[in-house]
Amino acid sequence: MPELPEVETVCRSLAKQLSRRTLLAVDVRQPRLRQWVDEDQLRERIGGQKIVRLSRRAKYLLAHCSNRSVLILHLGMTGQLLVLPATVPLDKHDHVTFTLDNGKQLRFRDPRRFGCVAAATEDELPTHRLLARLGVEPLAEECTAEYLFERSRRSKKPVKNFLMDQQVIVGVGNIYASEALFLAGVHPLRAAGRISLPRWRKLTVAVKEILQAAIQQGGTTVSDFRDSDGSRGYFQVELRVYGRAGAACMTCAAPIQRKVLAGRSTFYCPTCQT
DNA sequence: CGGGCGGCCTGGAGGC
DNA sequence: TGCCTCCAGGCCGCCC
Repeated sequence: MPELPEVETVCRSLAKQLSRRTLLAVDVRQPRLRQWVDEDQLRERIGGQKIVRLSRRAKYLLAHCSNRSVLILHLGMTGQLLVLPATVPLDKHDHVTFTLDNGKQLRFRDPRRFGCVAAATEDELPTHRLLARLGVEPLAEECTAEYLFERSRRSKKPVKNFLMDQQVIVGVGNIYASEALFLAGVHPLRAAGRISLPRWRKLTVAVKEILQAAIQQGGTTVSDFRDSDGSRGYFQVELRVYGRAGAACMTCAAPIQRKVLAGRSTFYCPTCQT
């Protein structure tokens, strides 16, 4: 559920709360996340370190520390990063806690445990197993229609799955893939390799626009997204097709269709999208 | 090797 | 009310 706009929203609010804070203590209460949380390594690398900067790469949040170590965080499906007074009782899904030097705690809360928490050094980042194979950032200049056109030429997979392939383009998840395809008028089942350059131009613009708009509004609240202060996003009012199976298309009034693609619900208008 | 799919995991919804 | 099943989906690994 947290796609690029949600992660970007969390990143911006965490930047305000964590910049120049020191991580006094690390406590792993449940190491069994998507990948085993190595408590010793976390303590060794980031324990006692000051956070100097936060950044985002794909759906990963990166907290850069003064000793050139980096805390890597991923929200998975249901992950939340909360900054709370240390006196607030722990939730049963608070799996990792970081005690700050201002009486607060950064808490990684994740009921479904699809997220991950790891540590690396700045030098390791480009080749780190979690980050090495990621594709282009959709909002970067290098993400062009020409790039997607070239990358897709031999692909027979549905364009919706292609858009969600993190090795091609990052940050586009199930919700925004459906939304971008609707905006561009492209049918989700169309083979990626059979989309012309002009249509890739439309689609590239649509992807960038939908992500920008969602960031501007603080992320969507479909499912259980929360900002670091616990607030919800407000993007849900803007969703044109996602979750609207059977409802009237906002453009042509035809009923929105739902189809499962690669195990994921996909929503589209059968007449507006070709 | 591209691509599809199951498994991970829990909570909430809906059926009976 | 309570039990059951289904669904949500990012990512990895397995398999064809």
